[in-house]
Amino acid sequence: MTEVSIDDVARVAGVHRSTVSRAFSNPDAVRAQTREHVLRVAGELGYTMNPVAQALRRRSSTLVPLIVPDVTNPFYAELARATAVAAEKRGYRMVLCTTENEANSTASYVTAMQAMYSPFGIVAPSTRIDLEALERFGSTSKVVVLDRVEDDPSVPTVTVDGRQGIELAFDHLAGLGHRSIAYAPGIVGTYTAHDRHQAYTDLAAERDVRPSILGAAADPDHGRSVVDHWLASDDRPTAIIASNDVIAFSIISELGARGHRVPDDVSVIGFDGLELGAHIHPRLTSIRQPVDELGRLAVELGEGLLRGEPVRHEVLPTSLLLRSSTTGPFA
Amino acid sequence: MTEVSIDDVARVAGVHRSTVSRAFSNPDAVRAQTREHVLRVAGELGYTMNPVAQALRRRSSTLVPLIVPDVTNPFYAELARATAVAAEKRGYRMVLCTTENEANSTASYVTAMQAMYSPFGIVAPSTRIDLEALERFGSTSKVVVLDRVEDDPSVPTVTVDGRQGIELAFDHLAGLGHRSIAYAPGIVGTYTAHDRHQAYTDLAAERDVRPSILGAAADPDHGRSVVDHWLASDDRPTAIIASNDVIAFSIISELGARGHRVPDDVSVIGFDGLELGAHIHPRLTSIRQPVDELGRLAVELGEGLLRGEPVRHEVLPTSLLLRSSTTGPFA
DNA sequence: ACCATTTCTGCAATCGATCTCAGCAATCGA
DNA sequence: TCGATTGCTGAGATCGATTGCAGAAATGGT
Repeated sequence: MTEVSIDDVARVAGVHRSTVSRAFSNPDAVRAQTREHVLRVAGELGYTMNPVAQALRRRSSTLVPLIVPDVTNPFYAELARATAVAAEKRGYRMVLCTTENEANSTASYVTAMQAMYSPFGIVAPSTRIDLEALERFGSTSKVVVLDRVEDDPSVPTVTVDGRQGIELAFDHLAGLGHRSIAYAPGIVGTYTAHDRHQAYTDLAAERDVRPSILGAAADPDHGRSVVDHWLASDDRPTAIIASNDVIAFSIISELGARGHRVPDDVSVIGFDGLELGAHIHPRLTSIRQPVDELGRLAVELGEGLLRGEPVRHEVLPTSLLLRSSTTGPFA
Repeated sequence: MTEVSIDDVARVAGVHRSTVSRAFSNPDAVRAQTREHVLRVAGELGYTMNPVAQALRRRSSTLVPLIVPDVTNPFYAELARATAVAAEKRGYRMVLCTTENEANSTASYVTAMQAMYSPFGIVAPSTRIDLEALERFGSTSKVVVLDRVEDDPSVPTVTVDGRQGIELAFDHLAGLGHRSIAYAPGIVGTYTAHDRHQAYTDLAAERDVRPSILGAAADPDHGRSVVDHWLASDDRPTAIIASNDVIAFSIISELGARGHRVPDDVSVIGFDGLELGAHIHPRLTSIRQPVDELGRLAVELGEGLLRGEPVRHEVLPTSLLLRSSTTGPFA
């Protein structure tokens, strides 16, 4: 791996380095015969372009940051995987950045990304603060956001249709005969979370279901507080919609610890559709988010941004992932 | 965010760019007064060094790749988090690379990492093949491996003491009164996996426990095949040691689906100590790997490599994470 | 075969830093 | 006060590519 540079190739091939450069990054600009010769020599020398030098000169690298709150959350892990493959497929390399809920780390990542000449970045914000930080860079830096963005329609977004997802959950549970359906909100802050919550409230009203919000969002041990509320309900809901799968896991765990069985005593449906949900007991029924699509579209919109295409706002549909954590209320 | 370069700062500060450079990266080499002046001007202009140019010139960047099989596996996710914070703390930025079980992607990541002037890389191999690939680069590239490496003592490694971990599990279960303890191996290939398996076999012999290996490692749906084997055992083991937490999840799920309760009918203990284990039912008792330490040491050894310090091979101890998936055999 | 186009290729500046070398100023001892 | 030593700073080459410009080669039409 003695590093061979463009000049080495040029020397051996008997051409100028600019010709070598063109042979690689602008093939049509060089005569077929010359190009092949150069490429063959390069191959023999084991030459590959130096991405750092390239980035410096072009003022554009192939490093695409994905900024998420926490990889340890399986949803973001799946998102990261999806984004990584989508990025790789289009010639980018994903750099994973986790904000760990630190106040301004999103902002600092965005500056860092400009410093490393990222063509664009992808942000899955955890709070509205993150979005505000983006505002300050928004105009100058190319970012696609995985959440709604209210104030600035010029930043492309891709989101999942929370309304439709919650409706799917409602329909599924109603179809099983449930008339008392509760909702366990997750961490608040993002529009996405807000949308789901709102959808629940709206739907409850429409379907004439008494709305019941379980758990204090601030509590780190979510399951416990949700189950506390559930037990305290004078008329216990027969089904719970969790705002995400991890919370659903936690609720099920807590219910089990207190001797209540899922789905016999209460049905639980998650939101995410994690692979992991198939490996717990009971296997978690969930509203599946199209994670692969999310990742793919995120990098696609990023590229669109580069090419100056019109900004898009994609909204993806969810689907019902039927497993075993739901059943009829009196089964 | 109009990008301000070192020359801009130099001009405004009335010094040469080499002085500005030194003010930042070799502060002692410039007179205190000059340095402060330069730094202040830089601050006013909002100047930060361009990492790309820096990497090109120094032939060394701050991008440290972490190569793992799959972020979607929560263990690797936790490892990634730990590594990311350790890296950040020492001025590096972690680039997450997932091999997705593709044959030679580890090798290609290693070449990519050299191309981007990574000071060193961290590899958590999924198979022995990965290690072979490393051999070919081993001598030329700086890599720390999170597994044992048999052939080449010159590559630093940090591993967890599988022997001691399995012993902890054994002791715990034996202490509860179990005399029939099975083992559910995970994906084979790494030395780490092999060590754990071997430890189980050795320990079974030492403790006079009839060894029982559950499940076909090749089966993607692990839990099912483990439980199949368990049910088919003429004298069903009263406890199962899973070689990692995800497999434990899967086993518990499958047991539940077939009407067997954990820990009442059978105790299950995992290996990893994932945070997630606290959010399933029953809460998973597990052998905790010191993930933060793993990450921290990995970057520490990487730095050692840079400074030409003697190669180290760290072996970390595990600890018992007591939750609720184990109990006495006749409880 | 000749001139006008169209293709190719080479030259050299440039991206934003680093670092060796040399020069100059300040300090010090005698 | 002078020569030597030390401390700072500037000059300029360099890392490995890209790209506008200009000149050379190839092509085409007649």
